[in-house]
Amino acid sequence: MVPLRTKVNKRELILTEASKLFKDRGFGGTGMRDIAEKVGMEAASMYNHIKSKDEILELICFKIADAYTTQLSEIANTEASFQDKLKQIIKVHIDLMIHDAAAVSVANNDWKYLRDEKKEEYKSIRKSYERSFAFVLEEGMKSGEFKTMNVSVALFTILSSLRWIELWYKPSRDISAEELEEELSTILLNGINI
Amino acid sequence: MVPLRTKVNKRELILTEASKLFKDRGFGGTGMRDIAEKVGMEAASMYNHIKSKDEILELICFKIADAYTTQLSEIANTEASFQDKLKQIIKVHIDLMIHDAAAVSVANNDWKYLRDEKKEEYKSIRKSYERSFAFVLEEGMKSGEFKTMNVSVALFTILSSLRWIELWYKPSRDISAEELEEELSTILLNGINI
DNA sequence: GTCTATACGTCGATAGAC
DNA sequence: GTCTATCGACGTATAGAC
Repeated sequence: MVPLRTKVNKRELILTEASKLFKDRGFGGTGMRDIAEKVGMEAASMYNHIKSKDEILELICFKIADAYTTQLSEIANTEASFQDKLKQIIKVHIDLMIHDAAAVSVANNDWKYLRDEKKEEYKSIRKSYERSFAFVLEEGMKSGEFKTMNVSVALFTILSSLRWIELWYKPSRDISAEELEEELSTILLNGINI
Repeated sequence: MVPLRTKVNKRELILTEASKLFKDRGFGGTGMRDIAEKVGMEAASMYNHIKSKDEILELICFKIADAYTTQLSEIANTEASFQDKLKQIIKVHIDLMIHDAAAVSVANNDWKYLRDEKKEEYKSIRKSYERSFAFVLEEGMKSGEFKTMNVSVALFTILSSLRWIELWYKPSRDISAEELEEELSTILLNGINI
């Protein structure tokens, strides 16, 4: 007898369906009744599994934020070359986006709907992620692997260029995650010029 | 006596303030009363200048979409090299973003709140813009100026990498539009590797 | 744990005086 | 053209029967 199991699954089902709806219609454009319909229960019943609509958004955003920060710190602590570290970071972004596209999209676009307190926490986690990423770029420049340039410009260009996948990638695309990583690494490391 | 003049100005003031609010809090997170407060009138009074909240969003989104498509078609019709065309497109994106940051941000993020009919129209304009841009990349590859690669990947990587400026740029940043263009062109054309 | 019924606030938008 | 007052719809969330 595993009574808790059912509760966990319903809860995750709510988060999954909410992620998809938030991605398509935005947090403000999605109602509790919309989510409930997808889950297969009445809106009121969902409150047995989650505390509020705000909590749903928080769980989605921080799950993704944690995934990124955990994996980045693992990469940063290896002995690989900076170029390899960058390639691995690119791979993490692509894999997370392909594996959990809806949630990543929500974290990237709807975090501004977080309650003030949680919004500040989210921004702080993101800033810390950016600092760690910037450190890899900075050290890579010092070591001579990367061109010396404005670190912020390089950082945000890379971060931003990785975000389009969330809008574009579908399993039906005739390109694999590996090919995507390969092409993106080439563009960012060597540019599109011959 | 220029009675229409006043009306036009109030209308544009509403659009300006709405752009800023939509950018910060999202379309769904912004109320007519919020906009009215910034404009300096009651919510009801705004309906003398605009038809509805939806119309505000439409005017913002299509103003930006038109600006992009107009300028792209001018660039595409010149005789410059493909590398120069790409540099000019990058410049257009940066200039528009710096000149009209809030509206660009709204067009990029809140277009999904457009009414269905307008949303389809917006998506169609954007798709046509992407096709023209892709054509420049494709011809540049054929001519040997650019590496031969997946055109969609190159296109969206470039488009997406230009979007972070909307989140980051402030007039107080100690980097000029020209430097930004220079650095971004370098990264996208030649990569960050030495 | 799920339902029906509903409380209660906020939303966009309108009516009508001035 | 701006205001006050208010409508009606819809939002999240709760109460209480089963």
